[in-house]
Amino acid sequence: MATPDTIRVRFAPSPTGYLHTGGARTALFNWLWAKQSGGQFILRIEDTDELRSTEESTRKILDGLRWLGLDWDEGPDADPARFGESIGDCGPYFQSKRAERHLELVKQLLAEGQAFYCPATAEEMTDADGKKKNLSPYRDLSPEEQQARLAAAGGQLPIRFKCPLGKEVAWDDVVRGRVSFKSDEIGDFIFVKSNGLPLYNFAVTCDDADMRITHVLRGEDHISNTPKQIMLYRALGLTPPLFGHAPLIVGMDGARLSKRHGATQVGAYREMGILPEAMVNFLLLIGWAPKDNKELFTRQEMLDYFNPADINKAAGAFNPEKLHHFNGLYIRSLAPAELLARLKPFMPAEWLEFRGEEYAGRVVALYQEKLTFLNEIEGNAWYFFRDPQETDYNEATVAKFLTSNDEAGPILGDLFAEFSALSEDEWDEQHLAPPVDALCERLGLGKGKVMQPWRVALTGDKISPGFFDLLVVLGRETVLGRVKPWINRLN
RNA sequence: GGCCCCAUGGUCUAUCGGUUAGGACACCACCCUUUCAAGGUGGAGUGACGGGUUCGACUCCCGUUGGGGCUGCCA
Repeated sequence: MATPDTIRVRFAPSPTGYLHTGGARTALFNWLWAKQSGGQFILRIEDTDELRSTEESTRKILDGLRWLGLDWDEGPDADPARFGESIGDCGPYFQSKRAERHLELVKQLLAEGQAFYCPATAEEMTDADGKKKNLSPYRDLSPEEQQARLAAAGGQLPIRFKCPLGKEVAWDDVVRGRVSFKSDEIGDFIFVKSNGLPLYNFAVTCDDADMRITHVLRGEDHISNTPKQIMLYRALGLTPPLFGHAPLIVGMDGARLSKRHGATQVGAYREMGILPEAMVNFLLLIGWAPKDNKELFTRQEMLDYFNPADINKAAGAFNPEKLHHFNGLYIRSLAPAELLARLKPFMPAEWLEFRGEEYAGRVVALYQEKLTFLNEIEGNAWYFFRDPQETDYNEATVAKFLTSNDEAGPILGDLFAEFSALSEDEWDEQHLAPPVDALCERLGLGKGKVMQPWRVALTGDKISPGFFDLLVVLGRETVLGRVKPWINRLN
């Protein structure tokens, strides 16, 4: 068996869609397994489904993996500019480009009588009570007869694997323990289509073998493929790798994850402002947990803690709320400069030019404690970069705190006078707070009563960062300038 | 239907025969408080069912039920 430092694992997505959360987690588990032991993480694109595979999808998958920080040692060139090229000694890493090698092995199996051209029709593969037959009636056709049939079919016949009978096909699954199938149940499965192209189970087996994959960790949906692959390995005279099958990720209702459960593509989470580290941390915890139940992990800690043997057997639900919570925690843990950097893609370009990056950084800092998603910044902080227009004011809020509020006039007016008296240098909480407190006392009102009208006048609505933070960051001129019209209007 | 896998609160999970079954998300209450969040404290809520094995089962075995996967000349 392979020793830990020679581990070679792979992630082999088929480019028929974007990177799915389940695939991302599988990739993560494999990446961790390889990296924690100095092994290699290999990426192979299984694009042998001519009908459904697309370049667009491949690019998205590569992009998603890169975003999550799951870099591969061998596989397609990660540089989008060199799309289609491979890096590594066992390439190409696009399955469709390995057809020649697949055919070589097909010939080997045919020559050894371990596979056969099968002229069976659908009816011939169905028994009297309508059930599908496992064994082909043509499994013992002589090579000559096969050639004759092949010629008669115009060279278009699928190739079936001649399944060994009466055997137990079993393996010690890294996560499930012993799993066993009866070979007769599996039967003579087709592994080369009549058009000569190899099918999934055969292509994976050939490629995993050629790429010297030592450990295959994949989704539970592959359990029933495993015995076929093991039989293929044996027929080919190869030693099967170690297999492990992680549980599926399901929706909160226990059903297979679908659009109905919200976003299933990792790209969608990126767009809504989920941090990749939060996504990875969240994914790590579906189907795996350390003994001490630690939940927040740095990448290094993941490497230290992760053990594929601790992967759970039961399917895990994708709980969006927990992801959101993690994202909030990760946002809060960002250093100031990093926070701004992460937020930039979600901010209009003008914001950075408005009063410079330093200002943008001060604004953004006010939201670090409040954000759940990075993409909330634009809708929340806009009034730091633009004066609210008539339409930006929430009508109901304006009525409640300003126009229908008898105290609004004096609150705005009195404080305006006090604030105006402050110089630019005195424009800080230390100087702004006393007048507010004094007014509260004089009017016998709570701070909220006094601050809300100001907040509404300044931001258009009743929600903002802390009052003094708002005043200070907005600046004296802006604050006074925005409130003045309201004083006139209320009088 | 057949084959295979699985089963601790609503959700993610810890427990590897002896615990008041622990933590996290969500939820509820309270606190903090200038709004919204965030934060703090506390609370409610769980071993699917039935048999065994054992001095003792969430834990081991069997069955039932329930859920899932596969059952393609898709991957």
